Amino acid sequence: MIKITFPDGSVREYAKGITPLQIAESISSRLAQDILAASVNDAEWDATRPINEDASIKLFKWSDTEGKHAFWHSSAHLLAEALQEMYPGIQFGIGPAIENGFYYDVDPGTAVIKESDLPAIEKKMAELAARKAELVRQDITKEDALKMFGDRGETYKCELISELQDGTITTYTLGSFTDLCRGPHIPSTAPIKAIKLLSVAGAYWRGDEKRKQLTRIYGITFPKKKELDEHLALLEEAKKRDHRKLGRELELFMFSQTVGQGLPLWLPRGAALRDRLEQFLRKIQKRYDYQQVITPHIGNKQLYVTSGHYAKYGKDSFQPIRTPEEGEEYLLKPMNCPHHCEIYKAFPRSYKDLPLRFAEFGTVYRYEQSGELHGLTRVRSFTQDDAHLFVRPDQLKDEFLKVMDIISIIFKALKFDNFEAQISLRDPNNTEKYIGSDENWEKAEAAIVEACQEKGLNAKVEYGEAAFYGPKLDFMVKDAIGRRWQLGTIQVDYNLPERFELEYTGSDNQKHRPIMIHRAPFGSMERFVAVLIEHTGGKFPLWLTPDQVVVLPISERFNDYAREVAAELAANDIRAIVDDRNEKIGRKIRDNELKRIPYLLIVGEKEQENREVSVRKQGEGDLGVKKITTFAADLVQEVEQMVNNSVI
RNA sequence: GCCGCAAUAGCUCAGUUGGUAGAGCACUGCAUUCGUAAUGCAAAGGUCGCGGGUUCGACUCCCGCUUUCGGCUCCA
Repeated sequence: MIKITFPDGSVREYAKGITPLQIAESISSRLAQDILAASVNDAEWDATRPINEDASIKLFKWSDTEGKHAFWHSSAHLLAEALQEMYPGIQFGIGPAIENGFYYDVDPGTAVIKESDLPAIEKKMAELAARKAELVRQDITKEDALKMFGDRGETYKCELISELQDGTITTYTLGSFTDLCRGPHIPSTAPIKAIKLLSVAGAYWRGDEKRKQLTRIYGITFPKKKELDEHLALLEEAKKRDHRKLGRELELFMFSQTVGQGLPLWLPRGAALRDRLEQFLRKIQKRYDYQQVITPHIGNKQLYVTSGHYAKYGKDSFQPIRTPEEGEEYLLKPMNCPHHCEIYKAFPRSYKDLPLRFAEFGTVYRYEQSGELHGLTRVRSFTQDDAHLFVRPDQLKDEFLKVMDIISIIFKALKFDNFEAQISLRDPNNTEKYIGSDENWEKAEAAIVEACQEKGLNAKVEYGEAAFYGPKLDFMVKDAIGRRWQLGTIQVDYNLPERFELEYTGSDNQKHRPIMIHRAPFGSMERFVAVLIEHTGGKFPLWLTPDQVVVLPISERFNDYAREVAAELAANDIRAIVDDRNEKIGRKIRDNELKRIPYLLIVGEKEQENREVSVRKQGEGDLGVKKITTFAADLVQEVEQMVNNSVI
């Protein structure tokens, strides 16, 4: 007998060799039906795999992440089985479960799998799933595995096997398809009832662009058709919040083929919104003793040779601008830091001057790969809400904490609650690719980790993700369909102060090297606005939105009064427009609701007589009548409250 | 940059084995002067992304390019 401990701490005895599924049956047959996978002593475990020693177990259902994971992983095998039947000779790479669904990377040889082929593959999968075949686990020696996959000509699998430790290799067989796999899997394909293959894409083998590009097929499956339908409906809803679509509809920004790829043009409404975001940050930065600077959009090539960026990125950037002068070359600036370093250098600096904080909304130009461009989130010209802080080593942590405060103020003000924080540190096994002394790196990394702890920030630590010049803390926010984008960033830099030979005179009257912190709470104005659009669905906070109020005259007879109202609101710094089209009031309401204007003021005979407006709030309907002056005062107060609550 | 999809009026999209294009909305004009999510009528609007080829004839088939979209790689 063996002792099985359950998550609630209770212990029961079972015969040796019992499976999690049998344990579930011993509790209730209903539970047994729902079990997809398990963990045994925190190791992932098939529901049908025997347990031979005392263990603590967890049982996973569809409602558990681990359950979904096994379900989708098995679905990937089902996809592979279908592909194997439909495309003889197809080779398989890897096929894992992902956050929402699964994919399989395959090499179909000379065949091409297109999006239009997906329905047929789905059909085949459904057919195979209906056989309710079991997924059978088997231990296999390295030698046998190499022979088995080698005989089938599976070069990708053989490459994977050759890197595995003998004795740890397992395969799973589903119908006619046997795959190298660690598991765990669901007991059989029986619960896979709803299947949708979403897209095909290219993906380099092992993520290496120098190796062959395989065909990646993305899909998702569910135990119930209803859940699939709901998932697809959710994706449809998300598409409506796509910033590229809303950017056009709300007249915020555009692109022009003639201007060039990835070069956004901000329309009046978008520019106004962006400007308000900038003013908002300027105000905060002023409180934190930042000083605004302004630097040109180009810089002498030598500047970037000094910074080291030319050597690293020169070839893949916009190429130098030549002048009539022989040998003279300028680069569009890909970042603002070198310019700010020169400002630092312009005067002798004392330890009493530090920290120095130079801020600039600096537009930079980077030649991003064409395939990587994406709406406003990945562009070739963008404006960083940049600042460079020059600090003494003893000020590093404190200054880091202050930057975190600024980011926190902004995220709170714009209700970005679901951000993820990531600390990027050196790859401990490959320290030579980083610049700077071990001692400095260790200090800086420790400072970031401690700062996060002090702030109670739950940050994920990623090794090997640091920039070559220093560790960093990034804030990531998801877009409408779950893609992660880096917004705020704080980076410690020992490299540039070194390269630019920045100095300050210490209290000991000796020269010392300052540490530099790069930081951008928004990240870039472009990306931030993009994510903001997707988060709000275009319903921006009242203080930020382009048009706060639209006045809707009932008929043309009241156009003059409507304009008077708008003028009075404008006198109170309220952004109001008039919809004086010759349309019925119902039509005007509909159109302006769709434009997401927060307040609609309807004016007709009654309102004109009493100097009133009939107030309607976006999405909430009629709020009744108010005096113009009252409405204006209320709105001004609403905006002030928003700003005061967030900027303290 | 790579793999795959795509590109038709300002926008969203039809266009059925190749016979030189159509709708709704928007825009414009006229009528209407209206009370809380779409008033009616009319007119106008397209080098079917660009370039080449096949063909008597190409929006449609083929090739190249540009751009977009889904991914991959990259992201100072």
